[in-house]
Amino acid sequence: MAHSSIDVKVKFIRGFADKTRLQILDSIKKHEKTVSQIVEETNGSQSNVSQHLACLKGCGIIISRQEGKFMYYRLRHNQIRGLLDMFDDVLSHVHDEVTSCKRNDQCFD
Amino acid sequence: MAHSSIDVKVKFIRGFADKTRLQILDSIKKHEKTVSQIVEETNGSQSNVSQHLACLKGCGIIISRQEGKFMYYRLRHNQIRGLLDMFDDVLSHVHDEVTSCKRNDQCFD
DNA sequence: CGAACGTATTAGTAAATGCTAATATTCATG
DNA sequence: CATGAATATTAGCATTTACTAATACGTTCG
Repeated sequence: MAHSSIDVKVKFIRGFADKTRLQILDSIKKHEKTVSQIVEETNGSQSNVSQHLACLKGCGIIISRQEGKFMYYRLRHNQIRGLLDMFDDVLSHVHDEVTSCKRNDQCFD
Repeated sequence: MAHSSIDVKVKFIRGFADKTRLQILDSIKKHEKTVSQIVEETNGSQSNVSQHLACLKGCGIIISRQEGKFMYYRLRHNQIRGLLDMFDDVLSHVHDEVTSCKRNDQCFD
């Protein structure tokens, strides 16, 4: 409901905060793919992938285009690619710290 | 348990995917703060802020240093600041799209 | 048209997440 | 060493989230 700037930011970032969605993004990072291609590459279920695609789209991370009965999905623009690259970049510096989180509740271990 | 590269990535990104945590990060973005300062600035509860700080720390996003009975928290390094800036940057291009997400289930509306 | 294919949506459920309230810990100081 | 201040931890609960299975929708083509 409330769409303050920070709420939008949270929503946007959450788009990336899921394993399946990251796999999807990885799959379409280089070039657009159809749903079935993504399903195959990520070894996911059609339904699940479709839902995550809708989510990513709603978060402004990807866009789609229809061609006959196929739907092609791709990153919304190059900045998104840049963001994905930056994640990897920063992670290469923090990896160990993230891995060795002590608390086993909270903190999504 | 499993700490494959992508799991670590998800965990790391989730660190940013929460309103309270983003507020905390914003609060300490410029310089380190004590827990009570953060609590005050974010209008959160002590317990809640403390838990989120632990989460952020476990995600490798912030670090802490003790000084007497105070705990100072700050961003782990400048790359994190860069990432935060990049979020804002990309968002300025996608804001409308994110705001107008059609689906009201899933997709964290 | 109707069957087949590709995709989207819905409902239901189990698990993860974030919050509050209460309690514990740690340090400084009288 | 007892008290208070700053922070951390725990337990319990309500909500959110991601998944599966089933079903609906839209397009192509015989």
